[in-house]
Amino acid sequence: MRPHPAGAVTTPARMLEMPTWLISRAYAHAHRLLSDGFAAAGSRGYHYRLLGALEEFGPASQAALGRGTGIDRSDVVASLNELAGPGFIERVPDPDDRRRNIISITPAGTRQLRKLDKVLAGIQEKLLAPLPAADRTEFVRLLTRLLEPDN
Amino acid sequence: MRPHPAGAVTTPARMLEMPTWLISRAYAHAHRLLSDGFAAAGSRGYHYRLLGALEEFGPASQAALGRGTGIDRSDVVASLNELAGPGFIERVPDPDDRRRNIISITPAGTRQLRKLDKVLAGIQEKLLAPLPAADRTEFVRLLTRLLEPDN
DNA sequence: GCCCAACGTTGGCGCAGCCAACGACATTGA
DNA sequence: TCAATGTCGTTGGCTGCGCCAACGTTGGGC
Repeated sequence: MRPHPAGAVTTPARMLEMPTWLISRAYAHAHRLLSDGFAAAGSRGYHYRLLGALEEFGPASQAALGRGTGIDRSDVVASLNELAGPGFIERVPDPDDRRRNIISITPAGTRQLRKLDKVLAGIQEKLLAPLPAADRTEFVRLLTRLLEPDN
Repeated sequence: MRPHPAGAVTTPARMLEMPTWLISRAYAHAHRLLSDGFAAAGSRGYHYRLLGALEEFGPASQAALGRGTGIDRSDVVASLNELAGPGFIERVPDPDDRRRNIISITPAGTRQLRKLDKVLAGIQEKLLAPLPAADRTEFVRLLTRLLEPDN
């Protein structure tokens, strides 16, 4: 193979130390692990967030779920539809407020959540593998601090 | 306003300390800053990556650019089209290999790149604001290390 | 009773990442 | 030499995640 026109092209040096770049690479890496793992379990990120919120806080309206998980109302609708298909959640109209649905997690949903929890735990491990144990806590601390202002 | 069905819903606790979650939040935060800043300058992430690679490595084929920047060949095509519109890059067929185009950055492209560089510098500042100076280097170090295995 | 706000839902957009397929061309190996 | 293999640019399509606008329905404040 002949050399490329002007030699090899690699990641531009101007980016290699930029936090935004590093974060976006780290995200890409994590997201790949995540979506592979979730896909293998037949779910995706939104599903996990919603099931997690439902288990932790009990039945809630779609709007409350959206606010709590940071998922847009319209995306909550779609995701809950997907979760309702396999019977992971139940949608019941709120008799006290006919605008609302009350969403609850089903036993099957809880089982799915457990499954996803396991997948996720494995992924944290894989992701942090390059960091010695001491650095991992520090890493989490720094990230948490970075995000503190916007809660 | 009446209370929600089962009290307030917030981010599920199971996520709050998961690296994958923190990284995805950090990315969301950074991405918002980035795409706002880039949009104000009439560009987006792919444009910056491509212009940066072109300036650093000189003229290159589209395939080489794609490999170097991690952008898919098909997306390189579209992005270069967008960059060619305002005249930020030039596309010339390679006389030595008629499969290839040779892409070069134009003076206007270099000016645009400078503009984006400035935007970006400001964003790093904004992003790292919550971290004391000492922590910033550590943060970059940890992220770099985390990504080392996959280069 | 009016007006405004919240609710669920539909439909649409953007960015980033990826994959499959195509015709054109180049390189390799029998 | 010529067929196979592989690369290049390009088209078109898909997913995840994050948004926004609009609509009809319903509830609460005045």
